[in-house]
Amino acid sequence: MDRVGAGRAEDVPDVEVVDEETAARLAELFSALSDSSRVRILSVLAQGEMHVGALAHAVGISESAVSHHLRGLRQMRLVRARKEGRFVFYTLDDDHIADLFRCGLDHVRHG
Amino acid sequence: MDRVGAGRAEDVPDVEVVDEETAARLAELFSALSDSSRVRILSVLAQGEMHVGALAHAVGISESAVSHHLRGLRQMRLVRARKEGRFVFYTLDDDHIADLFRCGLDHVRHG
DNA sequence: TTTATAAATGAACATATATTCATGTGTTGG
DNA sequence: CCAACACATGAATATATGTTCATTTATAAA
Repeated sequence: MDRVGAGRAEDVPDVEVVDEETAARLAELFSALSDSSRVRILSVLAQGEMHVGALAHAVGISESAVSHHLRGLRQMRLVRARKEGRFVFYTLDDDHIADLFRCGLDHVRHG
Repeated sequence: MDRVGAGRAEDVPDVEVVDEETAARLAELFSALSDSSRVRILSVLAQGEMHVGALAHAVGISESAVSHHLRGLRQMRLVRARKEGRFVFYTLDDDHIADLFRCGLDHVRHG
């Protein structure tokens, strides 16, 4: 956290702000969850691994679109790929992701 | 949740997917947290209420930019405004927001 | 009433992002 | 080997989004 002083007046208190880099990484993380197709992809993967074609069918978008999304999710280490024959199965990279997902879901449903 | 059957083969299992509307609202919620300026604004507000000018100074962007961001955050009911004289103080709308924030922060720091 | 300050708003621009389409790569089965 | 399939990738396009600048409204002070 950065300590940001005002240097102006007492009505502007010093406050802890997450530093730019952390903020950027947090924003990136949330950004990965900021698309309804990706939300749906992750909601499916929260139940277990699934290959790309099946994901496309479950979510209702093209395999190409799914593949593009998975690329981003892979780079953010939110999902992991496992190759089996000509299929590629995807899983949530760790349970923490599902937690974050559920946390948001709670807020949307109640709250 | 919608139940999506394959109608194609046994390698495409039926799976629960969050419905489009819920997915869209979840995506919107995460979208509100998908910008580093907004992340920093919320990280400040997690410590208590603050007026727009002070937020601008703490986060390091213009008051106009802050105001635009707050507009969005208000509409999503993530923050609440309280007018006092010519100042407008903002607060996180409920503690749930801070939880979600912390949840992401954990994932960024460890994970 | 004037002047200055705090914030909100709208327009404009620049950048980011999601989807589609075409194509490429690797794998399986005939 | 060849054809079909599963997936990845790149280019292109359409749309969304963040910031800046100019303007407007509201409040306080002089």
